[in-house]
Amino acid sequence: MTDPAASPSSVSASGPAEDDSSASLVSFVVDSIVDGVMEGRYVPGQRLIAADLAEEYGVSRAPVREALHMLAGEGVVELVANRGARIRRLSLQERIDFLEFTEAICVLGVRLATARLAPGPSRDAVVEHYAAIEAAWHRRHSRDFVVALYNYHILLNRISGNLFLEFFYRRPYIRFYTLLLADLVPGVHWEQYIANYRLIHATILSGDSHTAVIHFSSHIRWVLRIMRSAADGEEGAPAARAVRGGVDPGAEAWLPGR
Amino acid sequence: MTDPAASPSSVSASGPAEDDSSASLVSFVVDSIVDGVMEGRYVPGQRLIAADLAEEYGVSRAPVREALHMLAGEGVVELVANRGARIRRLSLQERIDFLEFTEAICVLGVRLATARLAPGPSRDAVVEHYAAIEAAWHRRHSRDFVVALYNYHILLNRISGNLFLEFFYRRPYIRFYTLLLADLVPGVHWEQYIANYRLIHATILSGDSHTAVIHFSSHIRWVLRIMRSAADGEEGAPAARAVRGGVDPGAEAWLPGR
DNA sequence: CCGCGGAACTTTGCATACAAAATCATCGAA
DNA sequence: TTCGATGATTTTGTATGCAAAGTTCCGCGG
Repeated sequence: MTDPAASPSSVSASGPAEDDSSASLVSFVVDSIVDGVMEGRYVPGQRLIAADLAEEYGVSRAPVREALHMLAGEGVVELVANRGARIRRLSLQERIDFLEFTEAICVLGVRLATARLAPGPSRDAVVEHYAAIEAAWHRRHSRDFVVALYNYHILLNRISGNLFLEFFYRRPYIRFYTLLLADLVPGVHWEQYIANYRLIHATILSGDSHTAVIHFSSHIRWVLRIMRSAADGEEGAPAARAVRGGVDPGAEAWLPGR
Repeated sequence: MTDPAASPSSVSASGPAEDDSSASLVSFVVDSIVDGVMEGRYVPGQRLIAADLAEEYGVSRAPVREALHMLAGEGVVELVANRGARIRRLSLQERIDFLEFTEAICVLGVRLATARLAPGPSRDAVVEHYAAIEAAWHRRHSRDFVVALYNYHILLNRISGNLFLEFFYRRPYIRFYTLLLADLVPGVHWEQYIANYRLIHATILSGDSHTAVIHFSSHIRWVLRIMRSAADGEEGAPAARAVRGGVDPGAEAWLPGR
């Protein structure tokens, strides 16, 4: 509550390890990989070879392996015995289910935050973060828009006062999966999308937590309907644009590298 | 959906690595530590020394360190640079917030599962798992009762059909934190507790998802009220029985080992 | 043309070694 | 006694080595 929020930008692709030598190499590698995933340098399904990462980051394989295990525990990376690590890949259904899941989480955040929101720095931060969403809306096909939405909800979750809610929503795999959702919404009507959020935001500011929850819920369910119908259309096909990078050729199998 | 559920017991404290030599040592160590945590052999705040674990499990430090990092990514273990690993400790407030958080999750599971529940093996499994809760109720101060409740909800989450919900609810740290909740409920009226669950279960079987959610929600909020008033009573004191093991002396600080 | 060995190469998993950092124990001064 | 410094010991963090498992590639028979 003392620190309402960092400014509404979150990208932090820092350099090597030159400046901050206090943190361990493991966390440096973890951060680098997470950044790489968030920036799209690593795409779902991509194989991560310990020796290559070690060379790239100028460390030995030991901290790289530890970082990969940490990310595997996080759910960002998939680890198979004797076959190493890959960026975790979510099926179309899993992504839709993830949205349904986060609806439940964010509803809690919206409800608690709305009820607690008093005039003051927190409220200013909400306004500011919402402005960032509107600003990013013109670049709504870049990940800036998703990031702005994410930051808005992170702020609400923080304001909610539920420690676990914020802890959970900050985790790298949540950011990662949230980003993946962006690949699923080619069919949405964007004017409607931002109009929904405008309404949600206004209701949050009004302090009516019950109505805010209703608006937020119906927004998410609207998106879910669109996604589900799109998914039915594609059936088992690989998830739309997710194939772009040349990896992620669908299917559950652990296909050979490269 | 093909595999309704394993039988309603979940303890699996397996032996060394004698029999199954295909899985990696890392996963063996991870499983061993998780089992140890679930059995109470490792208590929150306890320091985990890599060399000791290595010797105990008959492996070198490398896989132990990787396992610790994986568990840190999971959220079961806390890792501090140059100071190693400890079993994660949740403050009283964090535990209460965790229950509020899981309410949101389980409400989703209850809603979806109830709506989908048709006569057949799934329904039989629900009945069976509920019977396990009733059976464990007589040992309601042991962890068997918590385990039975957990298994019941895991089953609902599986039946829900939401892939992410089940994935999430299976994670070790969820099991661990759920277990920690047991330390918080000395004030509950147990007759009421089981009566609530009896009602919830009956409503789930009836197929009325709306009412099932309402019953489940009010049950959790009832528990939350009790916990919050107990927490207000204790104020900043260490969490009731959690001190038992001689570790967890409250406070946020990273106190020296042993 | 396609599938099928099998050798050469790559990559993983684990063990060990060693320096840096933290912890602990001892001792002396306030 | 309590506090703080100081050296011994423990523990961590990282690098490196090597065997086993996996992957790739190439040539052969169908």
